[in-house]
Amino acid sequence: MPPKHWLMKAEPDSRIVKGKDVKFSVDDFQQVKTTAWEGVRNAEARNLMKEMKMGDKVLFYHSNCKNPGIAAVAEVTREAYPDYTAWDSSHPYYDEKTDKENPKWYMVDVTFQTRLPHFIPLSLLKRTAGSSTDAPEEELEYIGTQGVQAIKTMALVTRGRLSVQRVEEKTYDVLLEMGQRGGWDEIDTKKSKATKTSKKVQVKQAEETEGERDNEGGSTQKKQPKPARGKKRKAGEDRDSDAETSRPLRRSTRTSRPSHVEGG
DNA sequence: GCCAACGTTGGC
DNA sequence: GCCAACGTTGGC
Repeated sequence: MPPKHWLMKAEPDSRIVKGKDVKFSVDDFQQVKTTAWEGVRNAEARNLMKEMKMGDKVLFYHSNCKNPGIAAVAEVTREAYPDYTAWDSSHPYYDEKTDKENPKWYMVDVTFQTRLPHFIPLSLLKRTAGSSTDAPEEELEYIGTQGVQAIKTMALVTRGRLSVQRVEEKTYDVLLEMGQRGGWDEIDTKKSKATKTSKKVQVKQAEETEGERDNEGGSTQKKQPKPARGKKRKAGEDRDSDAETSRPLRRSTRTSRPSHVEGG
């Protein structure tokens, strides 16, 4: 079966939970390469992780930050297994109601693949999804009406709080193309539109600066990995039993879920 | 199993 | 920092 597609959220900005920073930005991810997506404490998000298979594609999203959006592409490299952080009382995502004999929370390992040359801001997706027609804005002409329709169905815009979401293949393809081609002026996704210079110039400018701005999500630092809430994150220190994967501290839970909930 | 109170997510 | 949306808890 063909790979499925997903979107997973991490927090690129520092946030201390139980004394540990749960930050995990795209820079952190790129550095550690593979991370266990721990800390998801929402049943629906967990159930989705249990459906993930090796090789499935993952869009890495920056949440709870100044410029939320899609920053990179990753791949599932280990299928669901118990999230040990749930029973580690010192961990930010400890869940006293769980135990090893009967794991409640699961995680997958995800491996960084590539950054999107053009960070895709949530503001752009929302603006596109909010359009009353299916005609893309000029800068996004290349996605066509189908592209607009695909974006309109995204869980990211229809139900913001889910930290792990399924992404339709068509939507995934559209997002990858956007990440590849860009064409929008970042500035105008957040503020009013900048004067537009010829489109070519704009594109060019975007390309020139985008490298730096893409990180805006907040990842300016590059050292420790921590995930955002709800996302994943973790820190590699805690354990090395698994040695092959370094883990940042990821996850948080916010997006994922409160610490002990399960819903879903 | 309903639902009100409460807590969290996460954009702005 | 605010607060809307929405998920969870827990009484009944």
